[in-house]
Amino acid sequence: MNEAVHKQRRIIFHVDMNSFYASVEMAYNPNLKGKPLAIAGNPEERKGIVVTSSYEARAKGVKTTMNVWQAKKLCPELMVMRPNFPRYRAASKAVFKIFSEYTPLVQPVSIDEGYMDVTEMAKEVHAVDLARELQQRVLTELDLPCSIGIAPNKFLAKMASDMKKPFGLTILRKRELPTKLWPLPIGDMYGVGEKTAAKLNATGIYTIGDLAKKDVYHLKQLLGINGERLHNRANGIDNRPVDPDAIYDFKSIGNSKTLPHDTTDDKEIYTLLQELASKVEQRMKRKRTVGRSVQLMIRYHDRRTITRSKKLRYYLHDKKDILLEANDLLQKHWNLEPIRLLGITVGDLEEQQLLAKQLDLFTYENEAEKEKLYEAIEHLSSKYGKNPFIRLEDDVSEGAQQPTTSFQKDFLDDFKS
DNA sequence: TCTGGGGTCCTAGGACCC
DNA sequence: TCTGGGGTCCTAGGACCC
Repeated sequence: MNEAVHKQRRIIFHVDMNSFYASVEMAYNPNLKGKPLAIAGNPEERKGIVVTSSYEARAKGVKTTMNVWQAKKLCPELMVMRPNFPRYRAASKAVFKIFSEYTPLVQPVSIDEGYMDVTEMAKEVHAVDLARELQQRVLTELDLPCSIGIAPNKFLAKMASDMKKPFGLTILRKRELPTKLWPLPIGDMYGVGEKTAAKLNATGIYTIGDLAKKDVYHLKQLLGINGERLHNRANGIDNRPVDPDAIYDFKSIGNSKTLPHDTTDDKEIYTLLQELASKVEQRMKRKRTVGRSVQLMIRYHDRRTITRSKKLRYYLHDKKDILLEANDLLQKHWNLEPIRLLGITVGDLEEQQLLAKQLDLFTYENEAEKEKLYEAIEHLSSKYGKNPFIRLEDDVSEGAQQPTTSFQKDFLDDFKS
């Protein structure tokens, strides 16, 4: 009667690279192995916080988000390196390439972790043997350690991979929940942060088991829809599929930067804004995407943070436009107090590919014509309340040479005239 | 002389429409 | 002559994760 009843049990892996950035540095320079190492930003620029540290450093109490000077106090022999993101991205790519040799059902969730659905494969090979093989290959081929959690769903696999580190392999079966999962403090549960933990503690919930046994009604009252979700997860229920395409569905692209010192200087602020707009443009170009909303984030000297956004009538990707809209938000909303950080995020993204097809209809020969085109777009946007760059479902057919909708015909006529 | 930077999802109120 | 109930969009902010 119920599809879920007949659905076969899944076997999900969660792979977690152990202290990834530090491990990558050690793979590049084996002299670093066995030493307390921290990857951190530049303290001169007020970004001196630990992003990752090696297990040797952790043993001395060094933790992520700790200040470099705090970390050094705990561990004077600590070696500190700046992050090298291109290096980490390359290593990450290599890791996921190995996984994808086994199944296409690989979902990277961040640079250093991902899920695999190995249900099909596990009919031929024992899942544990497979996990060991993956672990061993990543170690011998890339010199990187990882932990793997094996479970019937994503949540349990994630919790399992956390249970043994580094180089751990943990199986978490449904029937083992009472002994392996439920005794853990509620704050250790994925999806429960500081605030939620405090709320739950206040109602007498201290362990994941306490949460699992609490009635859903009260949890919903306390945490909204999240209460129900957490209750399900604590009871081992999580139907989210492993989605290899999830990584391609960007919702937003943003860049932010903390200034070397708080400032009220217009010039300095505008320079940073330009820098951010340019970075956002670059990243949007690489992803071949355009966006329809712009958000400005201002963090003041006392760390109070505001975000202000606007939905646009047109799609943008150009540095010029991003800067224009962000600056507009800044002028409207900055209260003139000293600024610590600025951020620009472009949201409501669409693939440029589909939009480009229509842009091809409206080619221009020179800058003057381009200006005219943009004017026409602006004009028509207000006239029709929608944007010519918008994806028109009936126009994605191959080789559409002519405008196919009345809207596009109008647009073209207006432009020519 | 604390607390970076990249994201996602959810909530809540007001506007507006039917 | 006073006002239901549902839905969507927009904006701002909060919580969480790596």
